Amino acid sequence: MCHDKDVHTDDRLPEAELTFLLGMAFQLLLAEFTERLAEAGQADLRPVHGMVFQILRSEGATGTELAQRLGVTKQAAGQLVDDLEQRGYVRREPHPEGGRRKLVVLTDAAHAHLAVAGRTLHDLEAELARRTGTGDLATLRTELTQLVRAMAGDTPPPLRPVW
Amino acid sequence: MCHDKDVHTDDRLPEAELTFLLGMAFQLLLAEFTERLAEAGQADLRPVHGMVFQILRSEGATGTELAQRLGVTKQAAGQLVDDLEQRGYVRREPHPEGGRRKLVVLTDAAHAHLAVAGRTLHDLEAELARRTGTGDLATLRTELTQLVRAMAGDTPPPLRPVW
DNA sequence: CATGCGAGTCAAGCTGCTTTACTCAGTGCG
DNA sequence: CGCACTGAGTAAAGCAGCTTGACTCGCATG
Repeated sequence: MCHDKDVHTDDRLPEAELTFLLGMAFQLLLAEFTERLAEAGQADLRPVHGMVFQILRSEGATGTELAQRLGVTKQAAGQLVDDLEQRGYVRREPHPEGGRRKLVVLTDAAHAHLAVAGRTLHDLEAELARRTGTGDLATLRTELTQLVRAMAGDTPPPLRPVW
Repeated sequence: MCHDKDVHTDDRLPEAELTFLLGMAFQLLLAEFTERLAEAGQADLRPVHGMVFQILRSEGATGTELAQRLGVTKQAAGQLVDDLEQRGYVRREPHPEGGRRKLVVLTDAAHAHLAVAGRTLHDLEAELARRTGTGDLATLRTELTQLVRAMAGDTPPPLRPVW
C-alpha cells in the first residue's frame, strides 16, 4: 500500500495545494480499489466499466444517455457497450418507447460485479477510517459534498480522466 | 461554473461513496482551473505540463528522474520534454555530474507560467472557501493530508490520469 | 581492454478516444 | 399522401499519448 521508492526527499504535504491533495487522494484510493478488485478476480473491468454499471444499474439507458453521463461521444459509449456486450456484462434490448433507440441493460454478471465492487469499496473506506484514526471520515464526506455542490450544483458531473 | 444540462434527476450526493466525491471534486476543480488558465492566455499548457514545471522548478531533473516522478516511461517523459523544449519552456543542459545525463531546466517562460498558475489556483481555492461558507477549507486540507499519509506514507505519489 | 550498466533516443505499435459521414425510425406539416 | 426534419445508432478513419522493444553512447569496473 506504500511507495517504497524514495525518489525525492522533500516532504511538503501540508503546504500542498488543495487541488493536489484531492488528486493524490483520489488517485491513491482508486488505485488501491482496482488492485483489490483484481485480487478478487475482477481484473478484466476497469473503473470506467464500474461507472457504466452504476449508470445502467436501475433502469438501463440508451447509448446516447450513457454517453452524456460519461462525458464522451456516443461513439465512444457505443464501443464500450460493444465490448461489454461481447463479454456478457450488458445486453441491448429494443427500447420500450420504440424508435431507433435501444435500451442497454445489465446482465447478472454485471450485478455480481457491482456487489463485489461495492463491498470492496466499503471495506476500503472503513479500513481507511480506522487508519487515519480520526474515525470521522463523515466530516470529510460532508465537506467534499459541500465543495462539489458549490461547483456543480446538484447535478453530479461526469467523472472522467483528468489530464 | 455549473452544468446546466440536467440529464438525470436523482440527487444522491450525500450517500455517494467517498471515492466518488473525491473524484468529482478533483475533476471539477481541475477543469475550472484549466479553464481559467486558458482565459489567462495559457491555453497551450495542460495540467501535466504544470506538473512537469513543478518537478523541475527548483533544480531541474534528468529525463529519467522526471519520468519516475510522473509515473510514466522515460520515453514518454522525453516526448514531453521535446515538446516543451520546442515551445521554449525548457532547456536541456549538460548535466554537471557528466555522463550521458542531461539536466532539464525551466526557462523564464515556464517560471512566468508557474506564477500565473499559482495565483489562479490560489484565487480559485479562496473563492471556493467563500462559496462553501465553511470558510475552513483548512479542515478539508488537513483531513486530506491525513488520508494521503495513511495511504502513501510521506512520499507524494505520482499524479496521473485515472482510468 | 572487455564487460556491464545507466541515461537517452529512435521506431513501431496500441488503445481509447474524436471527427466525419452515413443509415434508419419516427414526427410534423404542406 | 409526400416530404423535409430530427434524433439515435453505427461505420470508418484519424489522432494523441502512451507503451514496448531495440539501439547508442558515456562512463565505471574487473
